[in-house]
Amino acid sequence: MGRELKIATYNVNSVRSRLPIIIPWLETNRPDVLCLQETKVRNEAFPQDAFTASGYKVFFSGSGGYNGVAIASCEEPQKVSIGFIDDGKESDRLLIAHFENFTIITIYVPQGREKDSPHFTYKLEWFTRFLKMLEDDFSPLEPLLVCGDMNVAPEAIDVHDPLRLRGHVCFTPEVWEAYAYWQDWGLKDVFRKFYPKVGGLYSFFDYRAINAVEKGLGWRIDHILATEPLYEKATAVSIDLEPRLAAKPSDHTPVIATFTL
DNA sequence: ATGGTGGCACCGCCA
Repeated sequence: MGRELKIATYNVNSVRSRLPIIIPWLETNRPDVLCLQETKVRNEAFPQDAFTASGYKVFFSGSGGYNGVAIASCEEPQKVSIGFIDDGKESDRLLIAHFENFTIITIYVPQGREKDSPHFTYKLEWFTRFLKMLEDDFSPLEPLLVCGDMNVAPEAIDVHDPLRLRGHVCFTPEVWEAYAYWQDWGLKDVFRKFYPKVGGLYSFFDYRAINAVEKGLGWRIDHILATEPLYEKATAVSIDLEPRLAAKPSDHTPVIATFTL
């Protein structure tokens, strides 16, 4: 048996507001790497000290207000890249950390807002651009993880009401198709290795709905994807509802995967 | 119920 690697992804909806939840969670769960999305803070104001005090290095890219991503890790990465490698754009939605035995990319895919809006077109283009980056800069044969809020529920069992929600920007054929190209390239959903054909397990519950968790009004849109060399080494996956049930919730909650390297 | 509310940066936008 090699060493265990624990990876988590969590859309926090403001890293500063969520610190009282994030830091105790980090200290209890001690993932090797935690990917954060929607940090909603510009780099100069990122609460770095809270992470270093817990024994984590933290790297972040955000311009404040919206979006923003971060990677906290026990080990120092060999290299960190911000944004799409080709032009550095979208720097508040994409962050790459290279470690000795693997590379991890955290992403916050555009939500899309409405099907007939430019935001939805932009979302589809984002999927294509990410695929191009995978093709240009990575190999499905290398150990790669892609973690984050992908704003896509891939299957009917990933939403609480597939009939009503069909056509939503996170649950619609155009997005499924764009996402399928990532799978075709070689990214596999670690969650489905352990829960094939299992529904009712979600990573997002709109906090505007009362008692959404208790009523099961969720979506599974936060994913940990792995190329084959890491997918085959995955040993467990879970969704931790505790942060979502805390008094001041984000609407997302952490997804955790473990690997034996 | 096709709404709601929280977060940030301003007096609306985004989810």
